[in-house]
Amino acid sequence: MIVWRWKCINNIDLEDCPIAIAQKIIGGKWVLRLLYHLSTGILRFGELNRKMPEVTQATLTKELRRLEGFQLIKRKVYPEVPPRVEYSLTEIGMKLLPVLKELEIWGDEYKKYIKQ
Amino acid sequence: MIVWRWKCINNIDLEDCPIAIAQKIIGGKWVLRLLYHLSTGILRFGELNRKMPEVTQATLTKELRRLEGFQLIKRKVYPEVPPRVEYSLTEIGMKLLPVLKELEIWGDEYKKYIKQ
DNA sequence: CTCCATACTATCATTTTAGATAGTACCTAT
DNA sequence: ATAGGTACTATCTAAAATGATAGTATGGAG
Repeated sequence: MIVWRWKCINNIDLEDCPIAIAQKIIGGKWVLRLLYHLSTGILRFGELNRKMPEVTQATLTKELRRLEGFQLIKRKVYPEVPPRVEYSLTEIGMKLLPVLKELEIWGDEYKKYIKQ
Repeated sequence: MIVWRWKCINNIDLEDCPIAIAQKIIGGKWVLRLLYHLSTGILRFGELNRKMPEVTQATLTKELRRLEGFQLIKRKVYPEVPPRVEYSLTEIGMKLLPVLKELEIWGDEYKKYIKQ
């Protein structure tokens, strides 16, 4: 049996706890899907929106700005008309992709487990 | 550069998408912390609550039941007085721990990245 | 009889998150 | 002059999540 050793079990300083940080960032309803769409490359706002039609423009904008604030996402504005804005992952954002991949694998296992 | 291949990018069937499933389950505000407290072993309700004093009893109960519903958590009731209820991870719940570990590592990297 | 411990449940209030809808700015093409 | 395309912003509303608080059940100890 594996004994798990964590950085901050029983630690009160949640600001500093890496797991609490991760939860705060990836807890949002759309984050994981946003990340995985962006994992395939740069996308414009409209493209993203079309890939996730259940999100409203307003919500998508807010979520993108939030993740930009956390520096997981880069936002590049082209001063053109009609406007063009491209979104992509930052370096630290990309480092979440392996975790996302594992989550996907787990999700798949979970599905099988539940179905029997 | 790694090309990421996912099960359901551009797939509309979100019910079936492992990432959408994962997001739904671990999206809750307390999930990750709950899991990692339980990763160290069986805990009683009160013990858990003492480890996470910012959660109210009501919320903790609801969250535990939700995760029990998803079968990540086992709930064992002892017919004693005063009551005793023990919580632990199920098999499929434990399979999330490696992912949690990676998230922790990422969180740590993130902290460093942000600080400079 | 009263109090204690434990793990709740029930209500109501508040906060957070997301959705619906409409409007804006700007240059280009017709 | 007008319409079109894009990425917004601004309000308002609705829904979901969480918090605060009080109450319940039970049997044993004193």
